[in-house]
Amino acid sequence: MTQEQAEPSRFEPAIADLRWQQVWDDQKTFCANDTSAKPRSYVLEMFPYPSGRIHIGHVRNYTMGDVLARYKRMRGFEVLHPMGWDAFGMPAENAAMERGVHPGSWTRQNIANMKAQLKRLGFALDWSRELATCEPEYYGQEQSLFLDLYAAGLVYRKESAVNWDPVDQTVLANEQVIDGRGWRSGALVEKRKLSQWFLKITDFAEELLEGLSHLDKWPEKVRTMQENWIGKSQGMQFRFDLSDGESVEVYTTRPDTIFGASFVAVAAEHPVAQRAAQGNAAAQEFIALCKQGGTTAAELETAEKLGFDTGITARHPFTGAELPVYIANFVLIEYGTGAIMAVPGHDQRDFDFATKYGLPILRVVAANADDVTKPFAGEAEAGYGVLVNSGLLNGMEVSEAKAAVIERAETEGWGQGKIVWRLRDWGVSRQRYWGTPIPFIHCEVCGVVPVPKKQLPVVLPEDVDFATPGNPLARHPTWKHVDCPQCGVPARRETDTLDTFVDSSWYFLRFASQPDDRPFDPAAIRQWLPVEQYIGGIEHAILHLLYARFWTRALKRIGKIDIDEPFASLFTQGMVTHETYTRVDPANGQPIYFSPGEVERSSASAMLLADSEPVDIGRVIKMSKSKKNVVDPDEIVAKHGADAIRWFMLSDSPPERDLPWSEAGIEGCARFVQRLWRLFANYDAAAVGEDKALDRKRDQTVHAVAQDIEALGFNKAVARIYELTGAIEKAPPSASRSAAIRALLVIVAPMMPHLAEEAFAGTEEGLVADAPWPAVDPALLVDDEVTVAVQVKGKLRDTLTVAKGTASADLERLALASDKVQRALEGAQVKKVIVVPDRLVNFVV
RNA sequence: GCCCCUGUGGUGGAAUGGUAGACGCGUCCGACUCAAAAUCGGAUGGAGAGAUCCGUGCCAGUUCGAGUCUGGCCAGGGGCACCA
Repeated sequence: MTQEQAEPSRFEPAIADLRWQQVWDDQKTFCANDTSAKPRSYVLEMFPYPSGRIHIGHVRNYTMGDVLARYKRMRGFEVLHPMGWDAFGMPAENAAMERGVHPGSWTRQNIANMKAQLKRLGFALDWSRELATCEPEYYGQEQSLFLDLYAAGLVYRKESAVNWDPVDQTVLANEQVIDGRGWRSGALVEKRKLSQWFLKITDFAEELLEGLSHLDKWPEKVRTMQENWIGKSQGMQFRFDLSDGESVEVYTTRPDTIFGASFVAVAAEHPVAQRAAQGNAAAQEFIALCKQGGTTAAELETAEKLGFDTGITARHPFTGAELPVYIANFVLIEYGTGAIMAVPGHDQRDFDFATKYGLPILRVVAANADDVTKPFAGEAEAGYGVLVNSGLLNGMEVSEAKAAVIERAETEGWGQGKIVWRLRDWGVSRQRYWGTPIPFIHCEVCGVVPVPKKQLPVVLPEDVDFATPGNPLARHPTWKHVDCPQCGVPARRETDTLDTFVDSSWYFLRFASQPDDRPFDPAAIRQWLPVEQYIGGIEHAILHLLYARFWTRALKRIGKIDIDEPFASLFTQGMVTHETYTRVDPANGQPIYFSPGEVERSSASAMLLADSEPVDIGRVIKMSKSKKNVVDPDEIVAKHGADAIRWFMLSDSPPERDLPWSEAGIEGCARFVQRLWRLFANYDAAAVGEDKALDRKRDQTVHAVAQDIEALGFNKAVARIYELTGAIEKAPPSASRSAAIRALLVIVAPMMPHLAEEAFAGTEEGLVADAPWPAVDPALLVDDEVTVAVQVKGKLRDTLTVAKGTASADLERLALASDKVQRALEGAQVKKVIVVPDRLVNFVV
């Protein structure tokens, strides 16, 4: 560099970012072409709820998807990478109640703000397909699909118990009930029976479960969680005849242990219990006690097994023994038949109960057939073995005995094999305003009547009042009053709205195709779906991801689409975390939290800017407003530019793990942006000379970064880019060096698109976003020299640098010649030599 | 209670059963500068003057060779849960 040369320029993100974002917009660079002949790739991140601000977690999520989408474009795919808004939900109504703004205007303002934030980050999104679930163009089509599912028998109404807040006059989700009280009103929540709309997800239990085994590009963890949630259990349902002349059906997964049954237990809500309680004050008291019991994990942990002997007995189907029938607090009315046969020897709960009430504990399964009288070691034995003390079952294996009992029960007509699911049908009714109106009309003459499709969408009224509690739709003076579409008499609209999870169960279809007159065009769905890569948070492992799978299968069953699964590959990214800064409040001993902006952090300590006194540095935890450990993406972008924050999101931590945010880290990223800028300025198209080692490094990096991006191993791709950068900086000018700079610029483009465009524009025509991924020479991917480890007894003693492919015998000879090896051998006799060509030589003595 | 994941320097993390700690951050030393910032060069697991020795949560095992595979513990995180 000569003295006359100008100061090296800085990359100015404040200017360059906006310039290139404008160019991409103007040229519609990232608009997906439905008629393209290229192979398709649909990259999708879970769409956000428009809370008002983009969170740093969103930035991480969308950056990952963006790198993949941009990379796929460079690889010659027609990429669909859309964005929209999961825009219905409670927070909008809360804002309406607290601040008097309309949920619609609040939501739309939030969308505008967040869209601007996303644009500022330079995401390669097809904004022409933007959708918001709160707009009639979207939810009207959802109503249409809901009617189709109704026509197919997959939607029904039934009475169901719900959490009812008597003050706010609304149904609450389970998550909104805290210690038995409404989270807003603080009122004691009541169980109320209401007519609710349900979707028949249980019809799909078997295929939703079976389908998991084909989702080999989904995290094991998510598949397991869904499997547990669906909860298939195989067993037998059978009948006990009772001493009062009635009978009771029980369900068991261990019919093999039937000879070990020493009592029968029913739930407090079970008809047998109700019968026993008639005119029996003690029984009534016990039932009331059972209903009081909480259902939190902690309460269940400590809850004692309690029972009430009804005096009724049940006749054992094999032995004819009369077993006592108890009302028991540990039997659930919702599962199975709400009644069980209790086998204390082989079920821990039954064991605890039998111990407390002095009931027989019988052994019917043992490790081997001789252990007939082996005592129990203070707990039930739930494991497998051989049947004993079980009449005709003696000597059978558990599985064999299960089959034998079921066969006998079916032959004799007192029971049958049965599969029971944990999965319940999906209740979708919400007594809320800000959701999709359920398109039905209640007519006194005709009953429940679907809204005719040509009257869709059923649009939410704008003039609603949030001043008083309850559902504004139900209170609205005119909205619900309509004539019955069938008979014409005055009737009433359904005033419940759909659970917002319905909105997110099919949005990925609407992105692929959004005609005005139908939910989607099946031909377009066929082209784009399934989503090739779906990325989002693990918190949706069950609800959203299960519902979306269900809708896809339901829509297939009614002939709307022809795919089974919506998301071919799923990736769940980790959270962004940050340390916390606290001081103990002397008044009450509670911690006071400070935000990163209020604190000056040095390498070992932190102090509060306000008083220059130290603060405690706490654990690195998920960013949350209450802990004040949040950083605002806008501030970061304003200070360091979009590329720096994108780079940070990709660096260091593997994407599935938590990413600790640090001020030093983002500054390092900003420095690297400038370092690349200076390096790109070195590009000299006229340079001559070959640098074989750098050519190798270049192609190896291009190849490895491609593989890393495809595997979403962004942290590894980042590390390789650092390595190549270092190698180029150290290399003297040559044609190879210029070629390497050019390749580096192109492969970094998906991650730092603004910097890359700015540098690319200085040397070439067109956009780097449209440039193809650099080709590699396969011959350059393999090194011609390798370093071979030399070990003695498995311990490293020396290394050899040899030509790749050096013969084993030569390697052995070279290794043996090493001083270090000779010293380590100390003249001992070599018994064996392990030679792995191009890798190592190991002398075993 | 059951199921799953994770455990590697000061720190985030690399490592098809084959040279543990790539790469980043931080720290230290140096260059440039009147000075600072920026930038550049070097060092950086521990012990030792060195040769070397010890090191991937702990204990065993398999193997010529284990961060990686197997068994058993410990710790942290997550999911499910009186599911019969």
